[in-house]
Amino acid sequence: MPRFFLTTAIDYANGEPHLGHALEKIGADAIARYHRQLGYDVHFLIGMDEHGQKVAQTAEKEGVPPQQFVDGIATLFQATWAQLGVAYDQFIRTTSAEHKAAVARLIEQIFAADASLSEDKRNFYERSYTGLYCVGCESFKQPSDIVDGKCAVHPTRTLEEVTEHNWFFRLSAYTGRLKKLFADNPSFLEPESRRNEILQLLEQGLDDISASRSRFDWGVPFPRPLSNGDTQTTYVWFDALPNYWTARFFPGYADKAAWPASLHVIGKDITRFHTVIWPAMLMAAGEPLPAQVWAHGFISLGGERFSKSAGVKLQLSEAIDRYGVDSFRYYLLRDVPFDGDGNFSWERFEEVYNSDLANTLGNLASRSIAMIEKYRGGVVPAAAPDDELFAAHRESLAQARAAVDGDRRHRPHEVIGALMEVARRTNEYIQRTQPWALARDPANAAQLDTVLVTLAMSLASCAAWLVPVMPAKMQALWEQLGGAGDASKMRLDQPINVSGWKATKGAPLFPKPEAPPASP
RNA sequence: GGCUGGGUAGCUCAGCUGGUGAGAGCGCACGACUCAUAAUCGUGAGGUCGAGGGUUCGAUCCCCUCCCCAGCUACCA
Repeated sequence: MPRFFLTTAIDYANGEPHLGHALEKIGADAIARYHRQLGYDVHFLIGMDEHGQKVAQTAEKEGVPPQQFVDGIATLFQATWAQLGVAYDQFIRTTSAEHKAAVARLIEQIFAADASLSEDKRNFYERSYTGLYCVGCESFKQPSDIVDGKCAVHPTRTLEEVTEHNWFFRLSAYTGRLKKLFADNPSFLEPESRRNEILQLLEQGLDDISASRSRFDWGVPFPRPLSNGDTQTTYVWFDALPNYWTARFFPGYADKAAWPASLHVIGKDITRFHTVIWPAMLMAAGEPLPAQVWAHGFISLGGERFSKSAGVKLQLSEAIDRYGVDSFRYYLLRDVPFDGDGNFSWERFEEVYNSDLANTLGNLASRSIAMIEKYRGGVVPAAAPDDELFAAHRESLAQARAAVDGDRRHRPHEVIGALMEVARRTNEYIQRTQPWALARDPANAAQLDTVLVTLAMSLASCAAWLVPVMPAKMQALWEQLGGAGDASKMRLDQPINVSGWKATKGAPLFPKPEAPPASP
């Protein structure tokens, strides 16, 4: 069984989970579920990035020790993932003892490789960095952040020239190897638009990056002291990024999280870290690279860019309560292309819910099962389905398959699009064959059998193919059709035989609300 | 400023290396049907394919200029 080890970015433990976090995790969750149903041995890793100066500061503001603070945030995130049906296999936290030990191990591995290199080639070296430091921000400022010689955020303060002595990582030495990586393996970074940006960056050449910091201590102690004897704190690159690699050092995960990963799902804002710094680190350590990095887009809210400064205007719980978790998952996955950006609005949510879920799919299930009950006592006839319709269905399902692990892979929105085609085509088929008319004359029994089995099979396909998107709702559909066991256990690359199933019409899958909820 | 990708029906978008009448879904209007969650099915509306030039027998798709939008332009993560 082929392995599929996918990861998401670990979320920074500096605030509550919001819509942006949800989009990434739900998308990755769907990708994981689709691969499980195509026979992959899936390991799905997510987690939290819990170190760093900001976390320490926020904890201090709240008046609690940093560990206690991040424990609370982690609980909050995990509760959210449970609520959203994000079925991860492993949840990693960078404050775990196992992670911290493994980070030190990775760094030592690079030092070990350095031992055989001449001094000017070594990956890690000490260097003094001089920059303009804003006391107000407690951080160094880049030229782009400086207005009239002052920090843009604290224009009344004077920037201080501060020198810091750190461990540095010789990222610049990897420019050529990274260019070769992108040239030899174009699918290493997708979608293509993101790859272009990184290629441009590589053309400019890379600067070395700092690997340790002296100004905060909430993190992993850098395993080797500086020549002056000081021990510094491992900087974010070498603490957060390695989580994908350190996951296998947790008890019970040695095989499941075996390196390398198949896919890193990340947001487009951190593409550079995952496709330049991270591969270079792995090269330095002599480790294999992940097979692929996928940089998804962002979701805006009411046309505005989602950001902390604008405030979390949408409570995830509110979005879930309106139409249920499954509908929320469907809306996000269907309306935000995973290779681009999207926008959240209640108007749009309602449109999609009514049109796709209630009218097209929900009503198709409702009318089909009602007819199977009415005309055949609920038993799906043992007949062959309509050839022509299924030839068309097979084309749609081939497109869906391609959007999972073919040339359109990692695009759940295209899987959904293909399945809605199946549902629409089936509604059209009902209109064309008019089973209610066939039922009036017993001479048409065979023809009616064909129609009814065709409907049941079409719906079974919808259930099996959409259960990764809507786990509970599609299981309910599966059960109404009379399917045994879990729809999520069905292989997507194998036909479903529905003959003899006992269908029972239950409550509407996607009821329309009495009155449309008011829009903000 | 530089680089990249875009600007196609009210909305969201398809349109491969240029060629019969420019498409889909949603929304809208009208019609049909009754199995169904007043759902479904059919038909239609006729959009200067961002603006202006150019190449060509012929361009939404090629070239030039301009306008507008988004992203990237590295140590907050």
